[in-house]
Amino acid sequence: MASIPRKDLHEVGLKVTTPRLLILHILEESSDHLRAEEIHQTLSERGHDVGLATIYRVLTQFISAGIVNKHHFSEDHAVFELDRGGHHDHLMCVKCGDVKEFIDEVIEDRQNSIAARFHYEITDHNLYLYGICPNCKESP
Amino acid sequence: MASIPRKDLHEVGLKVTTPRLLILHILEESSDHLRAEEIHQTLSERGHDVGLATIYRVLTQFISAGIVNKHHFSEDHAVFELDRGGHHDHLMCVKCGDVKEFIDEVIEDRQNSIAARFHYEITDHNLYLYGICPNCKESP
DNA sequence: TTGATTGCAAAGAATTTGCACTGGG
DNA sequence: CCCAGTGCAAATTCTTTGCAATCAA
Repeated sequence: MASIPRKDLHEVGLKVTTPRLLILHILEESSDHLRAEEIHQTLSERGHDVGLATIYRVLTQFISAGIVNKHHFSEDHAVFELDRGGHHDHLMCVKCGDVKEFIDEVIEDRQNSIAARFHYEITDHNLYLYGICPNCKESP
Repeated sequence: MASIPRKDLHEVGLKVTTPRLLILHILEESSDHLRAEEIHQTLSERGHDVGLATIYRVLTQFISAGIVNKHHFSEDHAVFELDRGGHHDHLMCVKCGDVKEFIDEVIEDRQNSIAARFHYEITDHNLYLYGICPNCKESP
């Protein structure tokens, strides 16, 4: 489980620019799933005025390059996370927004056999579990 | 596998109005997952001009009443289906949009044990499998 | 140099909301 | 009769695009 060395921008075929480095850095230092707007705001607070449109464009490029993943936990906005190598699914608290990541081989296997049963070739999948975390159970 | 008797609007505490009956009827006769816009268009074609806003409002009420479910297969729009009783997950073709429904007890169980491991109380979950259906594999 | 990249503002698309009118019970 | 329900158009929210200016290689 060594931490995956950060692929740098050259490697993935992207010209190294300030906005790209800044956005990549924010993703690297955060363990959270960030919204485009949050990245924009964090950069602003640090005095880096990167246009929101650029953030969306760069994130899209990062996804194409395979270094970032996009999720839709909530239905009204997407969140982004650095792809640190391991696939995982998500369990999140509907009250406080806390997110846990997990991977379950049994589930992965079943998914494949279901796809096989329908003669589908799986390209991707999303498993989102929504619930109430232990903290929120106590303080409603 | 008897078809679940349609809950009528009275039962769920909604006043019986023409738009509601029309929308419910479209959902009942379709085995597909429909977009608000599709329902709107189908009604128009049949000479029933129900406002799109009304369709959204009514669908939201149906969801609250528990007779309709909403999904986000694609990231840019929601789809709706009548709740015919049985929970199920979805497998869909990224090329032609075909959707298969399935239920897997093993996966359901694993989900619960994962939630338990994190001391979460599950409220909901979504499992979407994306792939290429047998038809689309042949004709690319 | 020079095409790729940005910023800004305007455009889009799905969904929601404000408000006067209408219809079900 | 009377308020919930509806239609329409305007408003919202997230995201994308057009275009001139700017920057990395």
